[in-house]
Amino acid sequence: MSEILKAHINKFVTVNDEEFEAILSYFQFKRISKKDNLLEEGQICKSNLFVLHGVLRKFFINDKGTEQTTEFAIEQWWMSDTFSFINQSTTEFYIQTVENTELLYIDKVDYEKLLETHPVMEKHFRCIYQKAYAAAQMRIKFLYDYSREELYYHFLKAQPEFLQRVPQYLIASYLNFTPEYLSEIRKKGIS
Amino acid sequence: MSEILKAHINKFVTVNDEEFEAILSYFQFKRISKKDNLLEEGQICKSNLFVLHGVLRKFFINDKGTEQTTEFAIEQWWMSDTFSFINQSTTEFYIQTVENTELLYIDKVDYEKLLETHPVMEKHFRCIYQKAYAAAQMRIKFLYDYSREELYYHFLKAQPEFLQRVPQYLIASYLNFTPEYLSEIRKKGIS
DNA sequence: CGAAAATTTGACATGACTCAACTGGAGTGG
DNA sequence: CCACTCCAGTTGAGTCATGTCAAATTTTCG
Repeated sequence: MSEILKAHINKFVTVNDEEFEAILSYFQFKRISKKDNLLEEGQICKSNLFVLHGVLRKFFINDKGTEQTTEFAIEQWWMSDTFSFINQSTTEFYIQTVENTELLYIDKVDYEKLLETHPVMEKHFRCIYQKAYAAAQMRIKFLYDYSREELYYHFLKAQPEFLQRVPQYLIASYLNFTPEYLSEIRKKGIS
Repeated sequence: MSEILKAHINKFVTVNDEEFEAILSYFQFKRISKKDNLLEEGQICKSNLFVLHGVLRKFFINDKGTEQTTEFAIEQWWMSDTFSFINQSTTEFYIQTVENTELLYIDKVDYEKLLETHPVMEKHFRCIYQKAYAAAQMRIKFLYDYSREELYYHFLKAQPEFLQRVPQYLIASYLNFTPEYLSEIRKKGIS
């Protein structure tokens, strides 16, 4: 179970079993069923989530009342509203399970304690955030560069694993277009 | 001059004069005039730039041959193609000066040496990238949530300092619309 | 099996782009 | 200091990608 976190951490830094146990003690475990909210608009994002099994999505509700998905997370991904988490300010996002999900999470205070007591985690999170930021920059580029249709094909190619696990209307939401338009694109594609 | 970097670093961590001198020794100084390129498509982003005075922008050229600005940097901001920098892969971006600019920069190898020899910098960059990632997440949200017109007004409110320093057509490019359309919005706004 | 949820279809609407032409101001050179 | 050029910004007409809305169809799942 927690082996997943251990493997994840050892991608960027080296921690032995003993130190890992100490690190792990800052985390808590949770099992939640499909479509449950882990975070809701107006709350403070108290914890940083690490997915062991399952799928999460982050979304907000726009002025038309539509849910806009901005992010998915599967195994070995971190999920939080980073802005709300680091500033402990209220969030505009929801975080919800797409499937039954098992995760580890760490609260803000424990996160800070962890970083103090285990400097190796400074490096770990520096690497994680550096990589996440690089990915976000690329994503912003795609949003500038691609039409909706191109975004769809790029998504298919880059993240095929989601297609099996996430319903179409959530993919449409993630790609920032209507289910109707996605439907149209798919029809065109098949021919 | 380098006081600017010192002040910046001391926002997140504490380094005394002596340690700062050691840290500074990993950086190099450069002065470049308006409209010069610091990075071009196809190159590898060898260094991470820190602006002392001036303005930088990052852009790519789309298939229609238009420059698409994705990022500005002013005093005390870092600029690089993070993806290209961390993987030392070829970039699709240009980094160009908008004004005459003075900056400090650190090459990838020196960046890694710096992190090894000065663990305090792990924390510094963890904080920097964490914040940058949070900002990128918010920016992605705005790109999902706002119409072009709303993006413009949001930009006006959030980054008024750019209006004075950056020509309109670059702002249009940054907001991902045509100069003509920006013109239309401004006309509407004045009435 | 039936109800609710997801997906598709089609008619119509619109935000934003394209292209071409015009205006005005900032340099530059004679 | 004028004339000329060049580039940024504006205007307007026409167009297209994508959205809206309503209804039909298919799938999911209790």
